[in-house]
Amino acid sequence: MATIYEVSEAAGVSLATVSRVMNGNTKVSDRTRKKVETAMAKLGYQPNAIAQSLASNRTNSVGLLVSELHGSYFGDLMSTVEQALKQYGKHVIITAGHVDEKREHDAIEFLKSRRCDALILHAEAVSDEYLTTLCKSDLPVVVINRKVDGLDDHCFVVDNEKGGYLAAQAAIQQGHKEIGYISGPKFKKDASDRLAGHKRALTEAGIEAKDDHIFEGDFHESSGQEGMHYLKQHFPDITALICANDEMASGAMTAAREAGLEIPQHLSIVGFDNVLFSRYLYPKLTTINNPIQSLGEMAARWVLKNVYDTKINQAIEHLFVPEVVERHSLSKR
Amino acid sequence: MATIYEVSEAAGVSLATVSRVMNGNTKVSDRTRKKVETAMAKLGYQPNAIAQSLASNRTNSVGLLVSELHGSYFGDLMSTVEQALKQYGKHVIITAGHVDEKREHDAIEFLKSRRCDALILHAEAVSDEYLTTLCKSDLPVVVINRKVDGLDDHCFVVDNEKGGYLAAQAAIQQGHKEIGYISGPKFKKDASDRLAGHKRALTEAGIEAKDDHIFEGDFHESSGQEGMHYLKQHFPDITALICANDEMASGAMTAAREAGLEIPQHLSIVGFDNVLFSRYLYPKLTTINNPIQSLGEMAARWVLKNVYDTKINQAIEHLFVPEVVERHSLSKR
DNA sequence: AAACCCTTTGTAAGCGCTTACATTTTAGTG
DNA sequence: CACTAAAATGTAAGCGCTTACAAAGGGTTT
Repeated sequence: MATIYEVSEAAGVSLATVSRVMNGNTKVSDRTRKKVETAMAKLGYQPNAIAQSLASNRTNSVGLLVSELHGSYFGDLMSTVEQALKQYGKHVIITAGHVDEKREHDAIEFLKSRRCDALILHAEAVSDEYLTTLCKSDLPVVVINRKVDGLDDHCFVVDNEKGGYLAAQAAIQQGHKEIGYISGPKFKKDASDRLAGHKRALTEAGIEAKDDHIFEGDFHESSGQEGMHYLKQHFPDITALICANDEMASGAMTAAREAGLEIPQHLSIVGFDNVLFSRYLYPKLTTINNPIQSLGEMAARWVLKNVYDTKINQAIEHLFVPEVVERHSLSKR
Repeated sequence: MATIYEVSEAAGVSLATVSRVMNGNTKVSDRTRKKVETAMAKLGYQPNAIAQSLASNRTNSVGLLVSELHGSYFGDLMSTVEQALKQYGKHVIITAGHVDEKREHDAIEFLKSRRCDALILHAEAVSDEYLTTLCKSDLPVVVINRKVDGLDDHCFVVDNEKGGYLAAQAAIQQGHKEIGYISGPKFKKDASDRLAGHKRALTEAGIEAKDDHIFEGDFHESSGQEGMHYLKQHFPDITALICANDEMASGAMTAAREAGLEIPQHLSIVGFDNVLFSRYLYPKLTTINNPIQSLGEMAARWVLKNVYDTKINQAIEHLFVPEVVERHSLSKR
C-alpha cells in the first residue's frame, strides 16, 4: 500500500505538498496539483486514515451507542444517523450497550479510545452523573431519548408523557372507559413518563386511573402476552388496552386472538413507537409515532454544527412531540 | 488525556515498560508492573487506539459491510458478528452499501482506509471480479451470502436452491397443485437460486412449472401486494403462493385479506428468511429459515481463526442448509 | 536593478504508540 | 566473590501523516 512518501517521490514534490492537495485547505498551483494527482492515481494511493487521525487529532468519525444492533427502533436510528453524517464525509462507529451499565460503560470507553470526534449516546443504563461528567469533558457528547438535568442542550428527547396522554385520549375519544395498560419497566424514565401521561388523560376525562388496571411488562413481546392474560382474567370488562410499546402490543394481540377475542371488535389495542412492523400486524396497529428518526437526525445535525462547523441553517430542536398514528386496531366502543 | 509518556514518568519507568505491561506479551517484573498499574489508575490512563494501530499495524477491528443498517435480517447479522468478535476483544466497524455498486465500493474503500484487520462483506452490487481482486490482496476478506467462483474458502452461503425446493415441496405435500410464486429480482443470485429450487420441486412432483405463475418482485413488501393482485386476477385457481422472502409474503397476506381471502383456508402462503417479524404476522407465517446468524457467526469465527490466530476448535462450515419453519399460513389444500 | 510583497513549496518536528536492539540488573554457579 | 547467562528494562527508530515555520520564486514598483 503506497504511502504519501512514495507519492511525493513519484510526483517530484515534498510530502507537505502531497498532504496539501489531499486536504485542499492550502493553495497549491494547478501544475503541481496535477502532478500529484497523477502520481496518486498511478500508485493507487489511498491515505491511511489512522495516520491522518493521529497527526491531525481528528478522526472524522462519530461514535454511536445504541442498546441493540437489531430491532427496528435502533435500525431506524442507526440508519438515519449514518445517512446524515455520511453526506458530510463523516462516519459512524456503532457499538451496542445492551442496557447494561458495565457494557454501556465499556462501549463508551471503546468509542473514546477510538478517538471519535463526538459521541451520540442512546444510553439507558449508565448513571446521570456519569453522563454529566462525560459531557463536561472536552469530547462533545449528545444524549438521545433521555433527559439529564443540567444537560438540556445535549439531550434530544421525545415527550413521552404527551405520547402516553395521546394514546389514552385516543381511546377515550372512541368511547372507552375501562382501559387496561401494559407498562414498560417503571424504573425506566420513558416507561414511567408514558404511564404518567396515560393517567393524566384518564383523570382529565373523569375516569378513575385504577392501579390494578396497569400491568408492568418489560417491553418485550412475551410480557404483552402475559399482561393480556392477566388483565382479561381479572378485568374482563376492559374494552381497550394500551401498551407502552409495539412489541408488547403485538404480544397482546396474539394472546387476545388465542383467547378468542377479535380486534378491534371485542378489544381495541393501541401501541407505542410505530416501529416498522407495526404496519405488518393484523389488524394494522394504531400506535403513537415515536420520532426516533428525527432524534437521530437532529443529533447528527448538532454534531455537524458544533463539532465540524458545518454550515447548516436548519434549526436544532431538542424536544419532539409524538403523534397518534391511526390504523385499524382501535375502534369505537 | 494522559499519554503513555506521562504514565512512564509517574511510574518512574521507561515508555517501553509501560507499553509492555499494557500488551502483556513480554515479561515485566511484578514490582514494576504494580508501579505502572498504579500510575495508570492514578492518571486514568486510556491508551490511544489510533496511535497503537499506527505503530503496530493492527487495529483490532473488523469491517462489516451490510446492505442496510435497518431490517431484521441485517440486524441479526450485525448483532451476531459483533457478539462473536467482542468476546475476543475485537470490534466491528459497520458500513452500509445500499445495494448500489458505487456505494458498496466506497464503503469497502472506507473500511480499507480505516485499516481494518479483516473484512466481512455482505456485498450484493459489486462485481465478482472486484471481490476476487479484493480477496487476492493481503487484506483478509470473507463474503457472506454470495458464492463467488474460485473464492469458495472465503464464501459463506445458504443453499438457496434447496430452500426454494423445500418451500415448494412443503406446499406440494399439503396437496397444492396450482402454486403461484413471487420471486425476487432475478438478477440477484439468491433470488434466481430460490426460483430454480422451486421449479425443480414442481418438476419432480410432476407438476408443470408454468412461467406465468411467477411474478418478479423486488423483495419489498409492496411488490408482494402487486404480485398477489396480479396472480389472483389472472390465475384465480391458485391455492398456494410461495414468496421469495418474508416481506413480500407479508405484502401478499395484506393484499389477500383485502381481497377477502382468508389465510390459509382460501390461500396458503409460504415465505422465506424467517425474519423476526414473521412470527408477528397473522396468521404466523410458515417460512424457510435462512440461517443468517450462523453465517455471521461462522464468518466471525473464520476471521478469529485466520486473522487473529485465536484458538477455536469448532469447525468452519461454508454451506448452510435452510429448513422449513412450520407455522400457520400453510394448510392442506 | 534593488526593494518589496505575495504566493507557492520545502523542512522538520511532532502525534502516541510498538518493538528491535542495547544495556543493565538479577540470579545462579563454581 | 568473581563470572556468566538469563531476565528485566531502557533507548531510539520508526508507523504515515499534519502543520508551523522557513525558504524560494515571481511580479511590481520605484
